[in-house]
Amino acid sequence: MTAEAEARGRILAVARRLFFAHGFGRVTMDEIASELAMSKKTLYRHFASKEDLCEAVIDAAFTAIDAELAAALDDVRLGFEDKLDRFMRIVAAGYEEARGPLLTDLHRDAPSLWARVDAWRSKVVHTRTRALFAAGKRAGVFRPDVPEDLVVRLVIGNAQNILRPDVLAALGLSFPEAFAHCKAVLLDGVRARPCNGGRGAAH
Amino acid sequence: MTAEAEARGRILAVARRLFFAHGFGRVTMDEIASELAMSKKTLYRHFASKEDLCEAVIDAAFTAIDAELAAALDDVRLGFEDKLDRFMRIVAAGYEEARGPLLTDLHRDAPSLWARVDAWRSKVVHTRTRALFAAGKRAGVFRPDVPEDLVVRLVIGNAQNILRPDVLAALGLSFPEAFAHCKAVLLDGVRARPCNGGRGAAH
DNA sequence: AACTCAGGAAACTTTATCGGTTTCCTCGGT
DNA sequence: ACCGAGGAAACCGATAAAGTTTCCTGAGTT
Repeated sequence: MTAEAEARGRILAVARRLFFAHGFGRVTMDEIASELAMSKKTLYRHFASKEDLCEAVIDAAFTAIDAELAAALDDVRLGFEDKLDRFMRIVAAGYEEARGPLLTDLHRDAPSLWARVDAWRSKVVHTRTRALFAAGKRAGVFRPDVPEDLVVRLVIGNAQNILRPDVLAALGLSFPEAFAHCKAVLLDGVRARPCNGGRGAAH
Repeated sequence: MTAEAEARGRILAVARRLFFAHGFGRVTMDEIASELAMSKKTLYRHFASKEDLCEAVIDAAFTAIDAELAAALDDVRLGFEDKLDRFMRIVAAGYEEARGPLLTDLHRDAPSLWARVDAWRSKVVHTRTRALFAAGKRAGVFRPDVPEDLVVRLVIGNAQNILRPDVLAALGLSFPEAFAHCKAVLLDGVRARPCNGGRGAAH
């Protein structure tokens, strides 16, 4: 790896963290440069503009998510429930990419970048998760009366909204505990089962 | 009602819509005054500052939501499922209050207002929804192994993320259809039931 | 008619912000 | 010594917006 590629990689990592946490307009190039202990001049030698930097961040992030989801989907050793498990984990880990301040900001400040994220989301996260549920339906594992697209949004929304450090802290749950609960409710709902022995234990 | 109270009410209504849709920092007093066909001078005669206006908006909004949730919770003619139904509808209608650009903005630009919203959310939405689930658990209607606080977040998150005009349009579903699906998944999950005739119909 | 007050439109004041550019300087390599 | 990379920070230009004030009009009252 060349020095330039290494520097570029560091820039992307810092920019990714800041943009996804705080949005596009709220993160200054001064701030990014400062955190990298780098002058703005150098930063601009790697990326021609703030938008160029953000675009590179978006592309890198979603390319990685796509690879992870594809690997899970194609893993023949996994059943549907395990695949769902993997999907939720991937989405929870990448939650900041699919929601949050960056999208809100881009919608206003850089519409073309917003469109880019939206396209990636649609192409990667929704499409692969939908494929999982469609296959599960055909295999008779998932109920046939609920549209896949809606379930996709439930999966993604629940993973994002709950499997986050701040929410886990508020709930007083560990990640594995919360994860198990989310999955249980997603698979079997909140209705009590009078004949279901597997759920008798008091929480 | 006096002319002042009437004007004040109009201001609150417009400010509420704009703040909740676009956030605090992105909505200017010029914009609010313009939409009201009012001069900024007059606007400032009713509210001393932008923050004062936003604070009044927040308080009015959550007071209304609280009243609605309390009415649903205390309605002895409703069973748990109907109460859940009502809660989801109230939350979906008020989704912009509980999430969205306003919160993100306030966290940064007006921390004391952010804390105010957070306190209201905790006090009103979470507390009443949690009471519903706790009662449902005691009555044996809801499963005992999932913490109420987590379910509360699932209910609220699902209502907010899906029961919105843009998402409904993308899904090609009407509000009643999407609502029914969300409720079905929340109550009974996505797992197929081999012996459940009530779900045999293809979507 | 003259005066007063309310209130709209818009100019004004003040302050702050930030993307992108340039200057000054130091250090390492040749 | 010279050159180039790069950090710190000043600079430039443009923009934005909260809050204040001016100019003007219309309605009501005396």
